[in-house]
Amino acid sequence: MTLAINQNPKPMSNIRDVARLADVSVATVSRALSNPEKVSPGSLAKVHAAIAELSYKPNMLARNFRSARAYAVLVMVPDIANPFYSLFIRALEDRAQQKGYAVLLGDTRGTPERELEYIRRVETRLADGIIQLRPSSEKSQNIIPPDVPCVNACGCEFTSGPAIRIDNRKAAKMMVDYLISLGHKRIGVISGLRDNPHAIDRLAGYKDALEEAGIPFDKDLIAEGDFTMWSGLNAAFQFCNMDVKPTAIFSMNDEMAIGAMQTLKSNGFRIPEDISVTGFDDISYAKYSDPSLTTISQPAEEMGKLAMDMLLKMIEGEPLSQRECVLPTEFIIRKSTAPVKK
Amino acid sequence: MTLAINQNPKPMSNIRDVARLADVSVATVSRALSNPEKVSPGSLAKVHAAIAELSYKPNMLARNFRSARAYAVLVMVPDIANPFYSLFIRALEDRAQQKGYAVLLGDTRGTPERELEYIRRVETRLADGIIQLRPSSEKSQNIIPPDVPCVNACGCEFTSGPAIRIDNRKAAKMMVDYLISLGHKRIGVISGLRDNPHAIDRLAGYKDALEEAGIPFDKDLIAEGDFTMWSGLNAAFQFCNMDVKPTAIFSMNDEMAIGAMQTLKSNGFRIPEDISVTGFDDISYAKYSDPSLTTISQPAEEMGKLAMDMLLKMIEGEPLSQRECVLPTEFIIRKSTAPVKK
DNA sequence: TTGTATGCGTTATCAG
DNA sequence: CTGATAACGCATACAA
Repeated sequence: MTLAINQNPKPMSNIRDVARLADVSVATVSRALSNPEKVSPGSLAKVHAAIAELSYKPNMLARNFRSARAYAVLVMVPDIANPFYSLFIRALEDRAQQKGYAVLLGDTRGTPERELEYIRRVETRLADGIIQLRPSSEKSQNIIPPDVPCVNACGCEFTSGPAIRIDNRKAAKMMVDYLISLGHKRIGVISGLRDNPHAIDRLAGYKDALEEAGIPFDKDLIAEGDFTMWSGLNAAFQFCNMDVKPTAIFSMNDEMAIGAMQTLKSNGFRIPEDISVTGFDDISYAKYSDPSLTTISQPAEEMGKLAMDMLLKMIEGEPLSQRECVLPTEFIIRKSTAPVKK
Repeated sequence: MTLAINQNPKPMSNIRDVARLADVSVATVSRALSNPEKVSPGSLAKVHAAIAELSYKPNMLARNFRSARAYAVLVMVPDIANPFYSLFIRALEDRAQQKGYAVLLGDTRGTPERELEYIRRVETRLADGIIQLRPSSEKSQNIIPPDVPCVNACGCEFTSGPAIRIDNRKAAKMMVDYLISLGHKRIGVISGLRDNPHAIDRLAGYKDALEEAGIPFDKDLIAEGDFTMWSGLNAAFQFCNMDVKPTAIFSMNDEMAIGAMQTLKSNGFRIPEDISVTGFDDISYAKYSDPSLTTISQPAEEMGKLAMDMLLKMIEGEPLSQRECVLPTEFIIRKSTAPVKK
C-alpha cells in the first residue's frame, strides 16, 4: 500500500466521460447544457447525475474556440485609479457578468500605443468588442478598426460611432448659469487639456452661458489642467495672482476643484464667502471635501449599463434601436458656492 | 461593375492560408511565430511577407484551447470603486500585460456568492489563476479550491496560502506610538468591521502600543465602521458625545478618517488643535483633505507587481522562493496631527 | 428526441 | 530545418 500524496490529482473529465457514464451521446450532453429544453427529462437527469458524479466542469476554452466567441468584452480606460472611471467600470462589469460575458481590463495610461496593444486583443479574438471610456473626437476615434464592435461609454458631441453620453455642453452651461444667477460675472475656468473632448464641450457651455448673460469672454480666465488634483492645485495659483480676481471658479471636474480649493484656502481665500468653486462628476469625495462641492452628477451606473447592453447587441448581431443615447445629469448644490460679495 | 459596399468584408485568413501563400507548411508558420529561432531566415521572410499580405491575425482562442491555457488572470476585488484597490489593480494589470496575460475583473461586491461565480471561471479554464484582494483569514480563505493557483495581494497575519502583505500590526503600532509621543493618552479608534482581518491586525497594533506605554485599554474608545467615508462620519459622533473626549483618533483607513473629520469639524472641533486624526493607506485624497492627513502609505505598486509575479510563477509551475512576502510601509506626517493641548 | 460524424485553428510529435 | 498529421473538447448539421 503506497501513500497517496495527491488524492485524485485531477479527474479532468471531459464531455465524453460524461456521455459514457450517462449512457448517452456527447451531442446529448452538449445539448443538455446549452439547450436543455431540447432534451428528454430522462436523459437530462442521467446527464446531470453523471456531471455531479464526475464533478465535470465544461472547458470554456473549447466552447469559446468552437463557437468563435470569447464571451469577453474589453474595457479600455485611461486610468483605472481615477474614481470617475471606477464607477463606470463597476457598472459595466456588473452588467457583463449578468449577461455571461467577462470583462477584460485595459488600462491605457492614456497612450495610443497601449490602446493598440489592447485593440489587438479583439483582433486576435480574445475579446468580442470594446467599451471605450476615453472621450474621443473624430480624429482619435478611428484608431479602432471599423470592423470591431465598440461603444463609447462617456462620449462627447463629436464622438463618432455608437455612444452613451451626457450633454456636457448643456450641463456646463447650467452650472455657469447658476453662478451668474448668484451675481458672479468674473468666472474663472479650470479646464482639462485644451484638446480633450470633454474640455471642449464644457468650455462651449461656459461660453454659451456668458454670451447669454452678455458677459464678454476673457481668455485670461481660462487655466489649463489635466483633470488631476495636482493640476487643479497649480492652476488655481493663476487666479490668486491676478489683479482683478475672479469671484467664482468653474472647474471641469471635481478633482481639480478639490486641488484648487487647497490652493485658494492656503492663500487666504474663504470658500464660498470670498470665492465660489464648482466641480463636475460628483465623485464620492465631492460630498466630503471642505467645503462640500457644488457639482454635476453623471448617471454613471445607468450609462455603464446602457453602454454594455448596446455593445452586446452589436456583438450578437441584433439591430440597434439608436446609435447614440444622451442621458440627463443632476445638478447638485452644496456648500462651495454662494452669492457674490457686495 | 457592381458597387462594393463592403470592401473586403473579412478575409479571416488562418494559418493554412499563410502557409499556402508562403509556400511552406503550417508547422513552419506556427514555429515562425512562436520559435522564430528554429526556422531558416529564408522561410521566416516568406512567412512574414505572407502574414503582412493577408494581414493575418492568429486566432488566440485556438491557441489557448490547444495549449490549455487562458493566459488570463482573475482579479477578485471587493469593490473596484474603492481607491485603495484601484491602485493595486492598476499595478496588477500593468504587470500582467507585460507578461502576456490578460486581467479578468471580478468585482465581488463583498459577497461570497459572487466570489463563487468568479472562482468558477478558473474551474472552467477561462482564467489560469486568481489574485485575491479581499483580506482573508483561515476560515474565509478556503472558499477557493486548493488546486486553483491563488495569491492574496493584500493579506494579513492570518492569511493562509501565498500572499503579499504589509505588517499591519506593526504599522498600526507605529502610528499609535507616534500619537502617544505627542502626548495623547486617550486615543479613539475607528475600526473596520470587527471580523475584518485588517481591522483585527491593526487593532492588535493599537493595543500593543497602549500596553507598551502603560495606557489601559478602554473598549468604549473603539467605534466600528466599515471602511467607507460614510461610516467614518457616523462613527465620529460616538466621540463627540463622550464625557471625556479622546484627544486623538486612529482611523483604520483614510476614507473613514476623512468622513470623521467632517463630523468633528462641524461639531466645533479644530483639527489638529483640539483633536488629532490619523488615517491608513495614503489614498490620493489624503494629501488634499483639510487638514491633510497623517497616514501610513502602503507600497501598492510594488505589492501588485510582486503578487502578479508570484501567481504567474505558480501558474507556470516554477518553484516559489517564498510563499509570503512582507513589505515595508511608509509613515507620512501631515497636518492632521499635533501635540496634545495642555 | 437522439446519435454519428465532421471540423473549428492551432501546436506538437515524429519522421524525413 | 521542414512537412505531414494527430490530437485538443466541444457544437452542430444531418441522418435516423
